[in-house]
Parts: sequence; C-alpha cells; structure tokens
Amino acid sequence: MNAESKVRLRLWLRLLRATRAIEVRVRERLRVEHGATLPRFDVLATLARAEEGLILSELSERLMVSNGNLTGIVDRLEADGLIDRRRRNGDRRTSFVSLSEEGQAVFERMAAEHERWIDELLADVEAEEAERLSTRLDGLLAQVEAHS
Amino acid sequence: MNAESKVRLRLWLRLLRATRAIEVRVRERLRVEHGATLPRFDVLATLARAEEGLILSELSERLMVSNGNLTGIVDRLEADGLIDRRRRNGDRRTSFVSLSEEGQAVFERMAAEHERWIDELLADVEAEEAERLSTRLDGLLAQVEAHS
DNA sequence: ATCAAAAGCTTCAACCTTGAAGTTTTAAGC
DNA sequence: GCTTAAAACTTCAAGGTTGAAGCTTTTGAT
Repeated sequence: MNAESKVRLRLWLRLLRATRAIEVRVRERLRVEHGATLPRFDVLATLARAEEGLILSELSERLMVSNGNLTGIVDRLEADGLIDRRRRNGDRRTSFVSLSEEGQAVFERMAAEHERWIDELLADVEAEEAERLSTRLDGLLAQVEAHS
Repeated sequence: MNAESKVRLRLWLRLLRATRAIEVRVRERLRVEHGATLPRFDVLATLARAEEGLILSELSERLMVSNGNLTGIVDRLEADGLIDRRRRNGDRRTSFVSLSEEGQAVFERMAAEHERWIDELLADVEAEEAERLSTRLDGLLAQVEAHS
C-alpha cells in the first residue's frame, strides 16, 4: 500500500470519528429533551425539506438506509401521529408520506434546538472555515457517489 | 438563529452525509467479501492498534459506543475465535480483550482490502487535500470533545 | 391483451445500539 | 475492619439496521 492510500485511510477514520462524536451528543439531547431518536428526527427533517411529502423509496434513498428499515420507523411515527401516509397518483404500490400538522410542530421545535446544539458544539469553527469544509465534504460525497 | 449557526448546521449535515455514503459502501464490501460487519471490524481494528489488548470499557470509549453494546459484539467475536478474553491485574471485574492469532490473521486480510476500498473511493482526493481535511476534522473532533 | 420484468413495499431473522437496572468486585473514608 | 461509593460488566427491553425473500401492482415488450 502506497503512502497516498494511508493518507486517505486516515481521512476516512477521522471523518468517522468526528461524525460519531457529534452524533453521540445529538442523540443524547434528542432523547433527553424530546424523547426522540436520530433516525426519527432524520425522517421528519427530510420530510420537512420535501414540502409535498415523499414516497418511501425516495425517503430511503435520501437517508441512505434500507427500505425495510424505513417501514418500521415510519410505522412508529405514524402511530404517534407525526406523519400521514397515503397513496400517490393512484399507484397502489406506493406509500406517500408527509408531516402531519403535529409532526410539523414537533419537528420545528426539535429543529430549532438541534441547530442550537450544533452551533454550541461547533462554536469554535469560524464561519468561513465551516463554509470551506462543507464545500469539500460536498465534493467528497460527490466523488464517493460516483463510485456506483 | 443567526447566519453562522446555519453554516455550522450545514457542516454537520454534510459531515453526516459524506460519512454515511462511505459507511454504506464499506459495510457492503465487508459483508460480501468477508462476511463481516462494520462494528466487528472496528473492534478488531481497535484491538490491533492496541498491541497488548484492552479492557472492555477502554474499548467502548475508543469506539464511542455503550458498554452493553460491546458485550454482545465481543461475545460473538470470542465465540468465533477471533479474540481472547481474560482477567487483568487480578481485577476480577475486568474483561481484558485481545486479538487471537486467527483474529490477527483475519483482521490483516480485511484491513488490507479496506485500505484499498477507501483508496478507490477517495481516489480523486489529492494527498495534500486529504491531509488538510484530516487535520481539520481532528481539530473539529477536539472541539466537540471539549464540550463534556 | 398477455405476460415477463421491474417497482414499491412489507416481513423476517440476525445483528447492532442504547440506557437503565442489576451484579460483583475493588477502592476510599473513617 | 466496615461501610459506602465507585468501577466494570452483564442483562434486558425497545428501537434501529440490514439484506433476503415474498407480495402486489405497474410497466413494457410483444
């Protein structure tokens, strides 16, 4: 293995560690302050960004999780009254999902706090630096996704 | 919420997406080519780096997962003969864990491929760029960990 | 119109993950 | 020495996660 591969490997390990560190803290907060989990929050956030709603498979693609996984999470969110589920375009295969009124309200409260937590956690990252890093991670994502 | 917090939020979201994208691909490869999972690989990798071995709680801290979680993973790795478990310093509370000979061999094979996969996935990231990003993520991790 | 293939879900078993509660063992204070 | 606190695990229930297998519905090719 050449030296470049070591450097890339290190990048991947750091990426994973940094992400996990933040993830652990966000999970904890979501649980303690909202009785929520990260996957549930992610689903609500993705729906909130989608305006109209999404079919399940679109949701699973955006979240990068399996379809089977989403079935369960969405089941529970629906049971809790946070999302609505209906058919789309008369296609009887699809499950079109959107935020309920309550889901919208609940999400907005969580999202505002979530933004605050991240702002606190990353307080020492200058805006410019954050911008730069974001751009690079975006590029990185694009490259990774180009591989199949 | 001010503009800076939006930028930081975006950074976090990008971090998460990039990490997940890589993670999904690594998981798939580990499964298909080695019948392994990421958590198992992570445990082996951490032990391989530790030379002597580690007690469970040290392992859980490094991996940023709960103690209860590790019990199960380590149970299965032990059952598969990849790791050894014994007492340390006569302390009968601790579970001191290390790679078995087979575990060492299995890990080395996986690690070499893992490095290759990452090298392929991140092929378009220049070494210098990777270096820079790593350093920044390291700083970011330190800042996050400073928050409790 | 027919029928094979694809799309969209759901179900399932196995594993991962968590935090809370409980057990055993060690350390600390008196 | 005794007793309380702390440390290190394990167990457990609930939820998340996956890929494989299976079901229904739609699409596309003929």
